[in-house]
Amino acid sequence: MEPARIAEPRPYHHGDLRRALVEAGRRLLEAENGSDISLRAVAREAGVSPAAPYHHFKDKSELLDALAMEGWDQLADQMRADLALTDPGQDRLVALGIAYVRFSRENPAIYRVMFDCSQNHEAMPAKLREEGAYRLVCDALIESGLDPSDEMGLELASTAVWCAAHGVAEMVGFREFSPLKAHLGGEEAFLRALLSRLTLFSAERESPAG
Amino acid sequence: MEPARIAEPRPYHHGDLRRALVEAGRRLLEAENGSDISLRAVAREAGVSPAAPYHHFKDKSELLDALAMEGWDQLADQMRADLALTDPGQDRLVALGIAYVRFSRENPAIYRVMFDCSQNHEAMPAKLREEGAYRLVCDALIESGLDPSDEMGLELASTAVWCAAHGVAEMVGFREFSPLKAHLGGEEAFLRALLSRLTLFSAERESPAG
DNA sequence: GTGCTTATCTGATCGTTGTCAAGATTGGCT
DNA sequence: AGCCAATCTTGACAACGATCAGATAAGCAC
Repeated sequence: MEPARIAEPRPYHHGDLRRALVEAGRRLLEAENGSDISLRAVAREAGVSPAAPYHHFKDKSELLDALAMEGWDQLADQMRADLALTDPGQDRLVALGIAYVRFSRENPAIYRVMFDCSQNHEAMPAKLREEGAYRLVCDALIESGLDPSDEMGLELASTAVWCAAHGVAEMVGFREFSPLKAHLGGEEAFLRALLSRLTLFSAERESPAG
Repeated sequence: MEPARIAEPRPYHHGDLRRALVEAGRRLLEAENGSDISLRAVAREAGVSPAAPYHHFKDKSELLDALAMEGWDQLADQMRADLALTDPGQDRLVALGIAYVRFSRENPAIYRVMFDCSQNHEAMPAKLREEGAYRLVCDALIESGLDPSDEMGLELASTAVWCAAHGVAEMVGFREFSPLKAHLGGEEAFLRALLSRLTLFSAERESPAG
């Protein structure tokens, strides 16, 4: 009920409103559960008039795009960090999947923004493809034995892995699987069982449909 | 710009407005691409005032629930039909997956409503579980060699399959995979390759994490 | 410093949405 | 016939995304 958070009376010109809006958006996304963030609420949170964001973003969806980009960065960071903690013997692909799903569970709202955003733009952001989570998956696939020169094989495998991770993220994020989880020994084991079942790739497997 | 579709001037009391609203909603979902159907638009399409739906549905989301239920029925029907056309030698699990993904591509808006709806209600609708698509998947898993008495194994496997199908549905529904599709010989082969990679279940496989 | 240009922010406004309360209309029961 | 409860309409409210004219300030020429 308080009028947002305008502690110090800003000067008329906000130093870097674009940045402030993105941060306000992130704050709201973390607070809300529904991910249906309102542009006006973001402006309010940043202590600025409802029309101000339109000088930094063409659209509401452009603000969401910016938030999504931050999300992809954060996801890649977390995946890298989790990968660094993985024992050499363990399946690195599964570790990546777990990190992915965990991110989606801990940041459900921003995850949905990320995915919805990538639905609007038909192509995957180049950055994501070259140095983001996608690249990590490809590397792990090569490490697990896939032929690095077989572009199509890699593309198919990475797509499959990504589909699996996204499917698990969306299905597990909300559904009740209590008995199954208990039987497997908890959340982590549940995810591990799911993901290892879904990422059984053998390099010598033929890919074209038969 | 025409005032909806009120061909014959309805009597004040609409015979079965609830049914009419659901059908209007379906019509709009098929026409729109975004699935962000508006309750007012549904009422308009049904030729009725914006507040009329509130006598049949508590909420907008309750109308969407009804639409989702219809969607689940339609999906199960299509999966059954596709299964009937599958050769005995072919992988029935993959056939089900293809039917699932195809449904999501041909009815993207209603598919999203179905999934969003099931996100709100934590539990899977009992009907879906007992006689719907979920049951078909379980049957196919048993047919492919899973132990029918191993409830947890079945639950895990069916969950994995569902995750895979949903992941493929959402990833493939919009993204550009042209070179990969061309290399594999078209859309159907692409889906088949993806799904058969993701549904490699062997009955003798241990399920707990290790 | 003064004056001009340009980027930024405000305020008001439009059309739309979900939702509700109050009143009109009607089918069914007595 | 007369009433009741269900149904539909009207009118309203707050909140939303978006746009526009105008206020404000920063940067730069001189």
